[in-house]
Amino acid sequence: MKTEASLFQRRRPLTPVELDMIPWFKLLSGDERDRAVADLKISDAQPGDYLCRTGRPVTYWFGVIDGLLKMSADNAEGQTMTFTGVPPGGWFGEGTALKREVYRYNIQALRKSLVAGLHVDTFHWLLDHSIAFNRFVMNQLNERLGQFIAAREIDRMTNPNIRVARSLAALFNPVLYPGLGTVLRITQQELAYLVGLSRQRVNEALTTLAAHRAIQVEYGGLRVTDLQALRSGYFL
DNA sequence: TCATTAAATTGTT
DNA sequence: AACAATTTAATGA
Repeated sequence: MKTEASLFQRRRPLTPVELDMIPWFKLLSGDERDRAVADLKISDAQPGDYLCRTGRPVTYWFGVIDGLLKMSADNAEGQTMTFTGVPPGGWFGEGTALKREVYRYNIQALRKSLVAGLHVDTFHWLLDHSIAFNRFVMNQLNERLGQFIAAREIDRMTNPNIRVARSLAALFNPVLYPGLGTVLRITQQELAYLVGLSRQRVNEALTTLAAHRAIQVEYGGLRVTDLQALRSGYFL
């Protein structure tokens, strides 16, 4: 199994299309971009691969170019709690990278994904040189805090329909995942892993949500038509 | 480019 | 957990 240490041994330059998937890149000035591009590494992650584990030291700030990751932590009772999924355009680990601490959660690939990494040193260099980058990271931290709180609520909910709805709404957070439009490529199996329900139950929930015109289910993905309804879930 | 086949995903029991 | 139906991806002419 791949771990963080081996993840970026094979590096290659990012294509312009891939750079386009990095929301903070366009905020940088010319020389800052050069520095970022020089350090950015990219790698494939297979389903089940861990990008980082609780307790490991931080060496990279991670971002998803393509694919889907799961962020989770093991609580005291030994049970796994899923915080959120990380769709393309999502970056994470800034909290721990800032303090140069160890990871407080696990990040696992739900499907074959393309992951980018920025070394912590470069991360700090950007913080020291770019106001826009600072603003981005600050926003990121703030939104993530909101997500963690929301994740606790979601975890306590018993109604599966609402769990699925809220989890989906979290995935469509426009601040954390700006690259994401109205369509999300996620199979019902992947969503099931994410929310911790059976695929059947997720399928049923999606059908219900679709009946209320909050989403449209498509083959291998879905389209959000009413994000507000998903968040509130008043109709369930 | 099209037709055929394999693989993945969905909907249902 | 298992099934059939459907959709997509891959293959090769």
